[in-house]
Amino acid sequence: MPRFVDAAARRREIVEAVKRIVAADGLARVSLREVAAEAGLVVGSVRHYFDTAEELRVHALEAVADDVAGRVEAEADLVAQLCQLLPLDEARAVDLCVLTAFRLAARTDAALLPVADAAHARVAAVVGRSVRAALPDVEPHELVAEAERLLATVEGLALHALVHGRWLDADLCLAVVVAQAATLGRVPIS
Amino acid sequence: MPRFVDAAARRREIVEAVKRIVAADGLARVSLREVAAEAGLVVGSVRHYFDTAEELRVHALEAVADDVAGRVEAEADLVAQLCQLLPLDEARAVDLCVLTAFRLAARTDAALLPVADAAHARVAAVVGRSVRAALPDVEPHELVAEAERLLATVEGLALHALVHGRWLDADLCLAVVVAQAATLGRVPIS
DNA sequence: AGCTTCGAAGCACAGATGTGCTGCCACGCA
DNA sequence: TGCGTGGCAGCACATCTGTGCTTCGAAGCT
Repeated sequence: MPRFVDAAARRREIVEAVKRIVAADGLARVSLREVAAEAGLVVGSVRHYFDTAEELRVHALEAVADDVAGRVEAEADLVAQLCQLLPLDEARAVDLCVLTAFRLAARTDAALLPVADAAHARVAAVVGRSVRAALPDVEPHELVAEAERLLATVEGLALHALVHGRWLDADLCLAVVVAQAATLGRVPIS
Repeated sequence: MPRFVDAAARRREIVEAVKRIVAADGLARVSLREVAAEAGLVVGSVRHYFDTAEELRVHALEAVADDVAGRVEAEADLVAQLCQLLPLDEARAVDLCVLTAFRLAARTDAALLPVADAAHARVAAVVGRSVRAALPDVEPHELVAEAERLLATVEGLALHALVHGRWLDADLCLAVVVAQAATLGRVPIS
């Protein structure tokens, strides 16, 4: 091997550039040229690590999804897990905003969909385990509904905070999540 | 006036073409040429009604947002209002999917943002009134949190149903919304 | 009939994008 | 010392996009 270069680190740098672009200007601006410029490289160099533009997008989604899912899995408390899905600080805001953009794109992009589904499954599994621990005797059907009720609330909150951020500060986010978690098992599922 | 043409109807047809494209292939495919082809017209004709591409996008968002907000405002019952924000049938699925795509795009598109904000405000006002009716004596701060708790849940549900549709059928959506509505006022807001 | 006016259609051009391909250059082994 | 291989840079081309501008056609009023 000739010159020694940490390829994995380079790929991470490029993914970081993608994240900055999505956070600032949206997925539409993620082109090879924009990404290369943001990463301080040229198109040819980016393509040396990601053969096609689609490969770059898929890898970027995998990277953020893994970051977010990892943070959720690292928490033991249910509320703490859910808080990892809220844009309560700058890092989470960027990751969640990128993840949300990619997830919506996955609806119409066959290459992105399995990655988005897998990430969602990881998070849902963690939340499902916490709900099971909180409600040991609940039926499976009700467990799914209760987990979905929590997850949907948190992701709806995140969406609101990202799009209409001025009307939804971190305190309100937290209050809503705590209140929502307190309703666990308080209501029968039809 | 020479030839008689219903300009408003033509604009509606073009917006319908935009909706079909967004629902099928995402916002990225909404270009003048694609929209014209989908509407059975040519670029020049579409531009006769919408001078620029941005104007077309803004008007399409206005139209969908107005449809959805109108449907919510037409319902008297809180649960019925919330159900208008779920993709429980094909028409609502298309509208909500288009609306969600535009709302996320509004985060980084200054022309779209005020329209998205206004639509959100209309829906939030309706839900807020219903929450006020259900909890007449609650404090304003708690009312906002409770309304947001409901709205976030419903929009999170809608997002899940749109992206990961196979894991979330209409019955589960409905069950979650009913259960969520039943938690209104059952928990103190910190 | 003739003219005006609007709806529709179609160029043409500049800019951006993905991708195939070639050139360059430094390093480390022979 | 020579040289080949991996990392990097860039060109070239076809495609797609938005938009300015022109052209055509048909209807209705005078």
